[in-house]
Amino acid sequence: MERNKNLAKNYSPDELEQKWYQTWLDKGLFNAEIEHDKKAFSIVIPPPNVTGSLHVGHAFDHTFQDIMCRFKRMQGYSVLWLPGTDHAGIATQNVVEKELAKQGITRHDLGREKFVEKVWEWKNIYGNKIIEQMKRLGNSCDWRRERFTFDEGLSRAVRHDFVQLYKKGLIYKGRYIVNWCPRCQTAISDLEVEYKEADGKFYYVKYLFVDGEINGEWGLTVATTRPETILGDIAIAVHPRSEKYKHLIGKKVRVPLVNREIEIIEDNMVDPEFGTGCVKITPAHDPNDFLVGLNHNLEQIQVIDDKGIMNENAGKYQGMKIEEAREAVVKDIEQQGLLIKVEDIKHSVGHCQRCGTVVEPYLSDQWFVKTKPLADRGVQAVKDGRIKWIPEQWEKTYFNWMENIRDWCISRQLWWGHRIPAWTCADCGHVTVAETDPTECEHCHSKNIKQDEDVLDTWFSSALWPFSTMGWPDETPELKYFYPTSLMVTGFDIIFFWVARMIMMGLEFMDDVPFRDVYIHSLIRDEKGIKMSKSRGNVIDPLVMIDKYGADALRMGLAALATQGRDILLSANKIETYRLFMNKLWNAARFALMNLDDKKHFIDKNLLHIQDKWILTRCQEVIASTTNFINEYNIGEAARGLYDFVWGDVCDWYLEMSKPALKGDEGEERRKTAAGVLEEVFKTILPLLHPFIPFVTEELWAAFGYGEISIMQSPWPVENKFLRFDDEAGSMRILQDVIRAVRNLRAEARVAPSQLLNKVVIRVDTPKVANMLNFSVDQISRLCRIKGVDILPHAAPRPAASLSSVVGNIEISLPVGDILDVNAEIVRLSQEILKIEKNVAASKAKLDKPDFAARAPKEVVEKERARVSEGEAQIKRLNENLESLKN
RNA sequence: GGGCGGAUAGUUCAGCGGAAGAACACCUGCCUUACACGCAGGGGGUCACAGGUUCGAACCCUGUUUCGCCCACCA
Repeated sequence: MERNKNLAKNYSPDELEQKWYQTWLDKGLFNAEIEHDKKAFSIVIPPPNVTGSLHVGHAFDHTFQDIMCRFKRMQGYSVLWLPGTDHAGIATQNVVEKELAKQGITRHDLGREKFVEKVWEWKNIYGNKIIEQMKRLGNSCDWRRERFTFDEGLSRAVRHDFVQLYKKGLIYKGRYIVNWCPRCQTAISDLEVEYKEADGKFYYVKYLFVDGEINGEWGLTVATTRPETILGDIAIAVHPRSEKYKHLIGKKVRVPLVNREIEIIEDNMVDPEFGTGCVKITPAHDPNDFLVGLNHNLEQIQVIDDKGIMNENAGKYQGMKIEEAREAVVKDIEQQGLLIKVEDIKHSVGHCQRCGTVVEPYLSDQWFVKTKPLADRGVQAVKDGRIKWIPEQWEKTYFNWMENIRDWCISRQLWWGHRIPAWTCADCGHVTVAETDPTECEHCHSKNIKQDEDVLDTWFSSALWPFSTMGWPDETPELKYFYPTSLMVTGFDIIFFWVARMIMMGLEFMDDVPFRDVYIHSLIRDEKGIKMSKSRGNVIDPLVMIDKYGADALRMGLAALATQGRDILLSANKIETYRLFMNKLWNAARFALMNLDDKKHFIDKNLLHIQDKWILTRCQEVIASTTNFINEYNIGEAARGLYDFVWGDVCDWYLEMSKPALKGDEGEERRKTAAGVLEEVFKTILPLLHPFIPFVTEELWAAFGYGEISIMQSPWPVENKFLRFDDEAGSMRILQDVIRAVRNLRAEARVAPSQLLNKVVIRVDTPKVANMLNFSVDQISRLCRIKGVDILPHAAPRPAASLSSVVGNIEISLPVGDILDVNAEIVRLSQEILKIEKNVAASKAKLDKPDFAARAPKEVVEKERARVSEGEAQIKRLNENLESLKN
């Protein structure tokens, strides 16, 4: 066995991370194989958009998944982590268009085919960049199976899916009001609209009655925020039971400016309390009005075109932008004396998620998915427990959306994406929808057919990701073995966009859920809690972090910060903490290696000292808790627990206490056994840490001489009850308390740390503890810098002129002669006495309450009693201390 | 208008029924042969407010205040 005893003094991640990743790849350790004697564990990665590079939110997401994958792999599962990227239709098209704009070119200059080629070029550059970033992070993905939502296989899946849904009547085409982005020149789905509060104006406009005065009124007043759409008004609606307007139903009014005569109709959609209680109906430019229009069979007059410009139906306003037209219309109405008043209001205005432009309700031919039947099954699957949400609270959000779901507009007037597989016949008008490109109309066999120009919403292909990536629609062995996937890890921002739709499509096409568990993590924000974005310049680039601190430090930091529920506020500072941890671990290992022989060490149980038994016990406890935490997806607790264990227990206590034995001060046999324990400790913590910090653990694993098999392939530690010594572990805690108390006494009494104290007297009342402390006298003197320690029975007299401190039933006394600043100590003691008196009084009051003794559990009452007696003893002792000092 | 989450040390956050924790920051000392990327010790909190349940509440319930997020057709 070769131990590497020449580790560098300081840990540096650079070369070792590169080296090990390449080794893992070369050995094919990430490859997922179908092994029927093993249980399968699978995750499909949420495919990042190929718009740019990964941000730290991805790093977090991926770290989580990688921890789960490495954990399960070590536990003996056959693990598939399937990587890939998303073509991200509108987003990618926009970034490429922006690039072109820098050269003064639009996509129209290039034409569809050339433009799509350009986007592919972009994809090849950035897609690869993203994959490289994932590798730097240490993602243990099976790269042989990398997929792209727009690759050949997935495109076939999309077509198959579309055709099946169409045949089932779940996809339809129709002329509806959709959200239209005048800048992107495409329809977008409801989810892609972001509403923001904005200042607006409420214009009260009078529509005159055609037949003159009615009940003393010459017209009725309608309130609108969008006066330019008056030009497309086709009716006025009032509530059917409105007292105020009932008598007007059926009467006619004249639309201002255009003088069209329109009817006053009744509709339940009108809220009689809002505005003036009546609504102008513009079916072509408002989604509500559109529905009212359908119910009443009204004409749809479009006055605004797809670029947000007034069209030929707008008369003299033709050619104006919406805002210009609004101003002009208001001015003209005012001139005609029909503008009653203008009010300032706040209302929410929809903006395009991708470019921020105000979206217009726009009437056009679009394709839709009828989502209701799909959503019903999706709801059921969660109610049945076939899918578990973690944290559970998201279930509610999911139900709420699914139960109120509206049809999904899936067509986009873009060039980058899956073209809709529908061909319209110029002769008979029939639409042929087919998986393979048809050559003729399936109805009249005319060759005069033309494919729909539109492409599909990018989420349409993402929805199939869990199975399309495994070869669907073919029945592949992968699907059989790895589907449903075990876990989906993603942020709450795409629950509707993606998670819900995967569930719907998975149930529809695979007749099974796409994943068993869905873990929704918090979003990473900057240190001020603001969402990171390029435009704000507050993004933390994972690559920069990795360059600076190493991938392991970044991963450990992200893992440790992971808590359910809250946003994660990240700063470089926080990652630095974990960079220090890497160095600590590194040096602890370096120390261990300096003390290990070049052969496996065995533990002689008869030679174990208290600290050895304690650390071995702690190892078993940490194995259990870490395993449980990861199983519950609580990687934050798992990471923090390991951090504390390694730094606090192993380094601060165990390594310090094992030094004499390792030096050989306690004899050769003791040395060997202490080395054995040390080896056992590292054999435990390195694998436990591996999912979190794969690189450094692999490097150290090799340095310890275990490199024949990768730490990735080493089994996940399991509790060994033969290495548990609960009794001694308890004693060790007492010993720690004693040592801390002595150190504390020294420091409080201003004894210089360099000063070697002559003697400390420890009085104990149980022989067992006395025995234990006697055994550890050398440790105590070494760790507290004292020449000698006397362990005496409690009955022995307290040394004269000494300060003392108490831990449980142990009293520790320090000769007063060594104290430097007597006055300071007197003040401190007086304050402490007051504090303890207060606590004792509180405990006594508690005990005096009759209910407490009667109802509280025995051990709680006992504890309270002990507090009182201990407190009283302490006060007595401190008073003695005071006296000692004053003399 | 509905729904969700947060309010704990100077800061960022754990804890979620039995006497308040960590990391940074701060103060006192230490280069003690793994680590100064470190060690030892310390100060610092009416756990937002008000009620209630309980022998006992940071934790459970009810309000209030406040910050943030999501959903919804406020014409």
